[in-house]
Amino acid sequence: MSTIYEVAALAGVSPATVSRVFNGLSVSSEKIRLVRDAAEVLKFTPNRTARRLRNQSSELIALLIPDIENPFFTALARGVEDRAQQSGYSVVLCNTDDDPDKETNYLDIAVSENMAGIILAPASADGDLAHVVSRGRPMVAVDRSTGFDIDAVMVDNRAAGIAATNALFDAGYSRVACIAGPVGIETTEERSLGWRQVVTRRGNPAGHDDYLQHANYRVDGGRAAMRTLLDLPTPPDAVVTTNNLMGVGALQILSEAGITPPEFGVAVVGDLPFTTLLPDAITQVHLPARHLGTTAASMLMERIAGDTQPARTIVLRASVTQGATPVPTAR
Amino acid sequence: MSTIYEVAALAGVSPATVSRVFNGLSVSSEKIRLVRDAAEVLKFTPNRTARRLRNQSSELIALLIPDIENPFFTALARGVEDRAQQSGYSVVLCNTDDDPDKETNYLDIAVSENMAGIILAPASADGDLAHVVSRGRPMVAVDRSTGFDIDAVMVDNRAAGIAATNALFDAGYSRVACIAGPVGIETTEERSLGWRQVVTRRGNPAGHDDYLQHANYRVDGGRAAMRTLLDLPTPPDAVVTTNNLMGVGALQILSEAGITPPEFGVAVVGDLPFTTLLPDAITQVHLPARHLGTTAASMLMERIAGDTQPARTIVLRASVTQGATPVPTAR
DNA sequence: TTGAAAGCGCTAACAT
DNA sequence: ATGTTAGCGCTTTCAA
Repeated sequence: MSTIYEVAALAGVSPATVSRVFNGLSVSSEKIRLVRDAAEVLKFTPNRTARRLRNQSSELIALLIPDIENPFFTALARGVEDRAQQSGYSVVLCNTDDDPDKETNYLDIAVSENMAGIILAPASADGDLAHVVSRGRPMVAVDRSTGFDIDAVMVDNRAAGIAATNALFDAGYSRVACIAGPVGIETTEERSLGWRQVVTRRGNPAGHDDYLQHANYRVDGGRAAMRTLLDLPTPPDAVVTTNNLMGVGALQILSEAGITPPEFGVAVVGDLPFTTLLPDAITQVHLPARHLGTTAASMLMERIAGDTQPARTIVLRASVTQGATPVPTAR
Repeated sequence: MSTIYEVAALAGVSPATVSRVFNGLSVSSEKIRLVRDAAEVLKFTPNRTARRLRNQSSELIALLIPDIENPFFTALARGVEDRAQQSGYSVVLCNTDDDPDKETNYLDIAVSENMAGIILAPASADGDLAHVVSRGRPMVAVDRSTGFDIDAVMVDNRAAGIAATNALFDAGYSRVACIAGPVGIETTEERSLGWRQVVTRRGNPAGHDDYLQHANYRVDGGRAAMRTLLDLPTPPDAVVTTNNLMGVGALQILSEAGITPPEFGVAVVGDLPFTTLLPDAITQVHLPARHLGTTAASMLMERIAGDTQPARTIVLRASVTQGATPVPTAR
């Protein structure tokens, strides 16, 4: 672990010159060679920690996501990475596990590590961002919004919920349930609000509040909720799930019960990951996960570059709705 | 962005005392209160960069994985995280994208950022680890081995390939192909070697070198390879894929061709992620992804704690083979 | 163009 | 128990 001093000594120049060489400042080509050779011999790599302490910033951006095992977030991460690398920034990923404490911990780290910026997919609405914001670190929220006045990029969740639900009614289903995520999570609330809006207008039978199920955001949550729905006195004949993983869970339960769409209607907000056998009756409302990432990264890059315009929110449409949803046959 | 000096001034103590308070060293409760209050007022958080420059180390460990979109690696990451958090370490994830250059870049970062340790799922066999190793940073390899004398934790890939192939023959298939990953990647080589070993013994028809297909490690690779296999003059009646994602691709192509296992035998080394409709005829050789992660993290923690025993390699068995593979019916 | 020197914020001797 | 101070490795004025 050699330092610029050792390189300087070996090259017969001053530490400042070594620093200049490594930062591309003007140095006589004579000494450049000397320094490079010496650095080569000593296997010198500049110590980023020291550089950072000096510069108060690094070429690292932190990306905090709530669930690293959810393909939606990994796709988003890829987007962030692609964009960041273009600008010479490296991305470190932190998994907050939907836990506000872990989130706060990683935010602290990102700030006190002097990272160049932060992209945050917030675990909860009430994370402690004041801290970060007050320090003036560039930050952009993605997927879910925060109570703070910062840049954000999101999808039109309401519209996504509406599209999913409409697709089901259009296909001829009449008792459309909804498997939503945990209460209080914005994305889920909005999507299920979309569902409710359509259902109110197009008419589920009255008195079926139990058609709205809350579950955890993962596969097992979807499974539990779907089981509950099937056990209802008057089960629904179709379901909207407000994210991809719960969609997987719901489909698993249906499959285990010997029910295959379009016998039962299924629409999922999000993309079903790694599908092998997929009834083409399933509706998917594709979310632009990767695009969310690139957009957020672009915004962050602008801020890092010094852009000081007021905070913006960009809303991406969950535009692409796919899924040949034929009129149910076997009912 | 306040410093210990400001806190010290406000609290009427010395910077050293502030430092001591924040590091839990003995300080009179009187001054502890003073310092805490001052820190509160100033919203002081210790600057990790400075601390690190001073300590030459941090409580951060870097995990480098080749494909963040592959559930195998995200499961592994979860394992690492769980174990690391237990010891008070935070994990930052870096996606090398199977690109040696990116890998080297992130390794450089990890080292020059003075991270406490590194867990590396190597992109290629010939990454430039000399650098890291020579600096004496604790490092453990996971999933694939390196040419270097460092700790490693892996699965018994040969055995996994053998188990998958045997399962297919046992079920009554007789022309068993193999979709392997890129040439030169250890895990894939080993697994396909396992396949070859069984096939040689239990007897594919002679002259079918084309039953071994190399593909990229992802879904589209599996798709392409499966298509090629089906187009062969004498197509196989079963296939082993050497990872999870290629398995997904193969199943997609079969499904699109209207072929459903067990009409055609499929065994995948790895776990099919997020399956919705899964013919129970499929054999899966489950890889202990998460366990790989926890084990690697444990080893790393030991090294960080100062353990200096010679490098160890731990081999985990891909023990659990699942999959009721009935004798094919419709042939 | 080059060097000397200060200082980024913190911790750990050392001294009191 | 507490304060003083040197220094981690780097960059960047300021002079020369």
